[in-house]
Amino acid sequence: MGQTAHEHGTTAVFASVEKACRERGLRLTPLRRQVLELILQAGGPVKAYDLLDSLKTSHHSAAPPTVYRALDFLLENHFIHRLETRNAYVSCFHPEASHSGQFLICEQCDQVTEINAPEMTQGVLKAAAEQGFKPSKEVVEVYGTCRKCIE
Amino acid sequence: MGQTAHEHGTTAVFASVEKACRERGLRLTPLRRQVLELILQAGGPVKAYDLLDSLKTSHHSAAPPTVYRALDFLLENHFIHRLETRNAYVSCFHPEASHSGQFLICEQCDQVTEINAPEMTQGVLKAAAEQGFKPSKEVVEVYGTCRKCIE
DNA sequence: TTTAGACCGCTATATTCTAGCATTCAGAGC
DNA sequence: GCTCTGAATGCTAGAATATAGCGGTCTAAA
Ligand SMILES: [Zn+2]
Ligand SMILES: [Zn+2]
Ligand SMILES: [Zn+2]
Ligand SMILES: [Zn+2]
Repeated sequence: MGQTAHEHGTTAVFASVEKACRERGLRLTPLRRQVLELILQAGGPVKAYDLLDSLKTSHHSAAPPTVYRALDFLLENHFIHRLETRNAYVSCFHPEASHSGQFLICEQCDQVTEINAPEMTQGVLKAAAEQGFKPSKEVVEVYGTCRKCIE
Repeated sequence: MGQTAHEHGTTAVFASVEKACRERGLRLTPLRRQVLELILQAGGPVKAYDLLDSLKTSHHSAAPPTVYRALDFLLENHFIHRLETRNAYVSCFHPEASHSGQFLICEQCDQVTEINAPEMTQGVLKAAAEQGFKPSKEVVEVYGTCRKCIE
């Protein structure tokens, strides 16, 4: 049951993020809010410099640190994920629980789906345990062809 | 059974790569050979620009494309892997078989171990199948603490 | 109201990677 | 051997991604 934040409803995600900020005493400043909005609206992976360009239209003083600091905040608090293989950022569709993201990335249409695959996590844990390795974070990005593009 | 190319013996890896090149009609030119040597000697993840600096000492004309083209060759033919989360390159300890790499990365000592965890791959395949997604390549990089650093 | 820390504006710079074009070289066919 | 072709390399430039650092401003707590 993978889904994108877009399908999940950006308003719902937004509400969830706001709630989390209130509860954890985090400051969802206008800048951070706007960057999150832009990512949600995109409905897919967005590049930092594309965010910067968007920001600039309404925020003349925006510079790289403007965007990267907002992204850092959103990443640290697990409101978005970074796609390591693409240098891109996607919203998290269930920001309540802290987790590493697992992604299916279609090489045909570039659609990205965040999944929650416990078997995969179990496999990671088992393999790590055999090495005496204590995992703290897993990066899983699977490339291939999505259902739509197979048809 | 994780191991680094270093532990596996750089000469053995080298022999294996040379064999593969002969069989597949690939040209392991001096430049490519030297870059592979540098990666093997490093015994861990190496950055492209560190390779470039090393190359420059013996090869005055070396420039970024010099390194990146050699890396591309080694990557395409599965003689090395790229660590996506670190923009770094590591040698593959069994370059005979083509495969996506799976890595355990220690946050304390930066040691990287390539593992081969079928359960993990199975988990990926199962999760992908549920989405109707046909995987072609998986990127798995697990961060945590290695056995040595736990002690 | 003071104050410490978080946040932001701004400039500069670091880091990673690629485009493009000319030259050289290796191997295939003659 | 000679020629041709595609692969490999030399070289310059520049794109894309990310960070350092410093001073000013705002916020929330004491
Ligand atoms: Zn998520
Ligand atoms: Zn697709
Ligand atoms: Zn490998
Ligand atoms: Zn360690």
